[in-house]
Amino acid sequence: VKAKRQNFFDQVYQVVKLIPAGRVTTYGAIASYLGARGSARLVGYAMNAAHAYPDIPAHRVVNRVGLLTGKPHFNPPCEMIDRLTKEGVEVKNDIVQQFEVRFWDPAMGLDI
DNA sequence: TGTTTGACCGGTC
DNA sequence: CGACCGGCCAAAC
Repeated sequence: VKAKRQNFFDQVYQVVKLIPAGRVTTYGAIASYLGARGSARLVGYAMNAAHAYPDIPAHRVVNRVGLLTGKPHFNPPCEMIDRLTKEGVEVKNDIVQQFEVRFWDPAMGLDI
């Protein structure tokens, strides 16, 4: 808790790792879950650095509208869509379809 | 040490 | 409904 700032990136990574396959969450939701509401940008910033960690499913993190804002940051940009599609998440025009259904709130845990 | 920048969000118009 | 504006906080320069 005290070293929250130091571990902020790790905190984000931990949450992202918890995202179930076939589900997506938002930067804001993660930030809010970490008690840093309004600091969604930091989550995105953390994700940018997350490239060094292969175990982090960054493709399951999108913005609030379900838009794949992080797409250009992927190795081949299509990698993000590819992975999501393989997990059963329908993506069209860089936007997650049925986003409300696919959305997974960290605070909600492993709900259906 | 101060400034700039970002894989964003919420409220307003 | 879509477009716009201000704010948020850490890292990089």
